[in-house]
Amino acid sequence: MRTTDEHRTPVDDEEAVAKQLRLRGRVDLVDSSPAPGAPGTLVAGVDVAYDDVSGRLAAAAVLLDAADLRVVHSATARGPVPYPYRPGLLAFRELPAVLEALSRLESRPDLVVCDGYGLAHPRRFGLASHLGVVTGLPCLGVAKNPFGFHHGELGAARGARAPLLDPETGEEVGAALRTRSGVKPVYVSAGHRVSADAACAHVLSLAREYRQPQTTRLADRLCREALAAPG
DNA sequence: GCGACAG
DNA sequence: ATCTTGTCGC
Repeated sequence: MRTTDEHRTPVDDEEAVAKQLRLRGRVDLVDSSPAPGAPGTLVAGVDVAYDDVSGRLAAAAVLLDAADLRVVHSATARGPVPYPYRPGLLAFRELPAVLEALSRLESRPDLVVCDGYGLAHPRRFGLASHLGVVTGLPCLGVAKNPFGFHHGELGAARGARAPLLDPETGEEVGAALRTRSGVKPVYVSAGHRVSADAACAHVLSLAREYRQPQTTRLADRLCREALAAPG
């Protein structure tokens, strides 16, 4: 059926790329995300851990109050690794379990923070964009490496940023953002319903004492625990 | 052919 | 992603 087809894991890279090209038309780049740090706003962090030996993975979704960064609720999901790792196709590997974990949360988040890219992607449709389109939720991406993208020097102070550029086209796809003074920046990009500026503001609000947003740190810890847990 | 491109 | 202690420095 049509719906089953939409959510089926692609059989090969060609089909995966075609699916990205089809879905990317649904990305909303107009910001409708909540005000960063607003009390009562629920921000979800999602992450996935892998066990290459068993071929299984675990996803975690952690729900935080945006004002105090305290955990409101969390959920996990486990399953077989559905797709091999290919640069540019990460979403097909992580999305099924992430969606399952998100669906197990007691409340629908107002914003989702992903590990990886959104607009900063070869086809401008990274994990954060894909998750946003599928769920309809405001979504942004935070990555630890710039990979193929380039950026100029940025100041050493927390909050400093520089445009992240596609070296092929010169297109601005996100920002290198310093979340801790003197520490390597993180690489932020818009996913869905979140602008680049808002994405940076959200990340700064979520990363107050560590380089990574608290959403990412907690989700990372939880999915590792879920992967290691028996059963 | 080589380098390399989230996790 | 993951294998992984101690060590340097604020």
